[in-house]
Formats: sequence, C-alpha cells, structure tokens
Amino acid sequence: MMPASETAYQKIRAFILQGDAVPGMQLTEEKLAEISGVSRTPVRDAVRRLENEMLVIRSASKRLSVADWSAGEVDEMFTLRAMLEAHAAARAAQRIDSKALGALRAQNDKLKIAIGKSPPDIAAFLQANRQFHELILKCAQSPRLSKIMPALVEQPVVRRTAHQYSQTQLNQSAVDHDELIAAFAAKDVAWARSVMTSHIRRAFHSFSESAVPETEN
Amino acid sequence: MMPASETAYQKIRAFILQGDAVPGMQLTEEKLAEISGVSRTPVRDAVRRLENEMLVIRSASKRLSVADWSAGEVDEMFTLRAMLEAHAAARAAQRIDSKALGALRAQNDKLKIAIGKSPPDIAAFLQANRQFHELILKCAQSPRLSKIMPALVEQPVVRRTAHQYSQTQLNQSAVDHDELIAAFAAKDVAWARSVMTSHIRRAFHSFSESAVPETEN
DNA sequence: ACCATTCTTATTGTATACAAAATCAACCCG
DNA sequence: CGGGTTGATTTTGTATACAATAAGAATGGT
Repeated sequence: MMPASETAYQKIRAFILQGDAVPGMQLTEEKLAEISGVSRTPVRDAVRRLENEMLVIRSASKRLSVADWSAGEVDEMFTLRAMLEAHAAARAAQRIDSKALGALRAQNDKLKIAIGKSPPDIAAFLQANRQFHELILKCAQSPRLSKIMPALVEQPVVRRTAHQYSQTQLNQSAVDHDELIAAFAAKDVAWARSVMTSHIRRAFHSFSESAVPETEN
Repeated sequence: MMPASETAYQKIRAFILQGDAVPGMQLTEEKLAEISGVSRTPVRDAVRRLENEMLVIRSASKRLSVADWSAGEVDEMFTLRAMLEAHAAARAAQRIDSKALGALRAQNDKLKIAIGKSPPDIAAFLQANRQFHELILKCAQSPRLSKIMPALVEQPVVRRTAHQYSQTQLNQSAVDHDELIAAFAAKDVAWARSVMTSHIRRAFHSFSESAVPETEN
C-alpha cells in the first residue's frame, strides 16, 4: 500500500497535468483531499512538493492555485532547463560507463519503437523521453541537479492543451538522442553539452509554435 | 505573532547553520519540535522547506539528518550557483531601473562600512552581501530562479566552522559589487554575467582554501 | 451609489491521539 | 559463534477536532 501522501501527490499532479485543472484556478486543501481520497494532512505534504515543482502556487494569503505562467516565464524556464540539462550532459559525459551507455541505447530504442508506430504512440514517446533524460541526470551524479530539475521539466505541459507533435519533431528527438549517446561514448564534454542545448532549445521553439496564444486580461 | 511553522523553520535553520548541529547527525521530528517549541505538525512543514534547500536530508526510510556534502558536491554547488547567478545578473542588467540601481549602491555602501571597521563586522558583511545578491535576483524577475537559488546559497556555511575572511577578500567583494553596478548601469549583459561569474568562483576558491579538509571514513 | 465597518463564512494553521512502519535488542536455533 | 526471527521501542504517517485568520456578504452612514 502506497503512503497516503504519495497517493495525494500523484492524484493532484495528474489532476493538474492531465486533468480538468485550469491554470490559475483556485484550490483548497479540502477539495484536494476529496480528489485524492485522503485527509488534509497528507494533502499538505503533497502540496508542499508540488509547490516546489511550481505546479501549485501559494498566494500571499496562503491560498493555493494551479500555476499559470506567462509566455515570458515559459521562455525563461526553457532557458534555465537548457543550461542545467546541458551541464548535466557535460558531467554525464565525464562519468558515464559502458553499462549506463547500454541503458541509454536501450531507452532510445524504446523511444524509436513508440514513434515508429502509426499513429505514433505519444504517451510512450513522452515516457521514454523522460526516462532517457532521467538516466542522463543519474549519470551526472549531482544530487543538487536532481533536486532542481523536476521544477523545470513538466512545467510547459500545463498549457499544452493543443500541443501536437509532428512526425519530423519526433524523429529529430531520436536523432538528437543518438548524437548524445555518441558524444557520451566519446566522452566529449563540449559535444554533449552543445547537443543537449540544441535539443532543449529546439523543443522550446516547437512548443512555442504550437502553444495556445496568451489571452490578455 | 509569527506562524508556528515559520518559527520552526527559522529555529531549525539556525540550529543547522549556526547551532550545534553536526553534519550527518540524525534528527527526529520530536527533537526538532522541542527545539522550536511547537508541535510536530508545523515542524513537518518546516522540514519540507529545509529539505528543498537541502539543508536536511531524508533517508530512504524517511529518517531525517543534517546535510553533509563532500568536497566534490560543494564544488558542484558553486558551479551551479555561478551559472545561475550569472544568468540572474544578465537578466538584471536588461531590466534594472535607476531606483533599483540606487538601492544596490546603498546596499554596497552598507557592506563597505561593515568591512571598514576594525575588526571588520563579519556578520554585517554577510548580511549586506546576501541582501545585495537578493536585490539582483529581484531585478532578474524570474520566479523560478528565485525559487531555485535558496537551495544553493547557504549550503557551504554548514561546513564553514573554521572559515576566516581576510581583509583582501572582503575588499575584493566590495570592488566586485561596484563593477557589477557599473555593468548594470551600462546595461551591459555580457559584462554583468562575467563579473558575477568571477565573483562567485573567487568566493568558491577562497572558501575551499579555508575549509576544513575532509576526513575519510 | 460608494466607501468603510461589522458580521458571517470559508480556509488555512496547529495540536493531539492513534496507526503504521522501521530500528534495535534479545533471543533461539543451527 | 552466526544468522535469522520475534518482540519491544522509537519514529514517522494519518485523521480529526479545534483555533486563528482571511475572504466575502451584509449593513449603515455619507
């Protein structure tokens, strides 16, 4: 049996990322407790975690709401993510061993299978992609980086409603990953860093293009 | 009256940073509740926050301990901090206005007074220095950066026991700050970035030199 | 109609009691 | 002795009741 606080964390997170949550919408601990089927105590724990991932925002008067970021803030988020993931890739290039390299290849094979289907299996792609990046983070062996990254990765998804992935974008991801693996195999720090930077920044632009435009109010 | 969770946060933080806490030492919620004079509930809130700042570590079995970082991890921490503070400085250079510039100058004046005394007032120096950097972070207008930075700034202090500041180091800080202000005034992004990078990295090396060597066990 | 003020209600904060889980020690059996 | 197992104890997890505070509604004066 999973701890109640973990249940709450996952349920609330899913509610925000895939559920009916609307950016900016107000949340109360009571409602969240209802959603996750536990009491307020573990909900509070879960909320603290989500607050750190900045999926949930606490106003000055301590009220909670679903995060809502401006285009400029999403931009900044991708910039930070690019910096930090590039740094992680650089560290990983120095530290990676053949076993981890194999795991990375296997993970990218899964990703290729997911995008090879017709229609492409987007959910499987996203999962494989996430795990690929998590593997790199693990190779970077930086507890701090591991702590910080979660606050940067899932953010844009909140606004993703209308986001579509083209076959070209999906294929490019696999190609980028292959090149990253090559850089790791060569233990070429600068190469790994720059491939990762391009990889994230490309993702940013393809995200911005398909994102819903901001409504001014 | 301050909320109990805030009291707990400050007391526990002080206990770790300036108190009798030893790196690696085990903590129980009960003991922390005793230290801060409140019940376990607000302590748990406080601990979550400290966990994010990575001053407190939670083991696999959910037990708490005072953070203890290897030299390599402190190194990585400074590298990340240099990257992110440099980024903050770059953003600040683009966004700063004359009012904020004035505040920055005033803050650095305070710092100069603190280090001008004999003996120098280290506590006042540290506080002025922290506030100076916080002002820059504010000018950077990046909620995410503001969220991430706290996890990187106070860390080294945990091991600082024997840390001494030389007059030369103190003076150099004031000089760096003056140059940063000049870069801001000129709105020169690249200049601001590189001055900040040097500033942090110098702090790192002067810290490492005076830090207590690691005991192997 | 508008602003301020009080009263009401909704929401978060805290303490406490109890449940679940993990650690440690004593013990038994091989 | 050593390894594993039970039982006692410590520690964390959860629910619930109540307190404190903030938001919203109603009221009254101008």
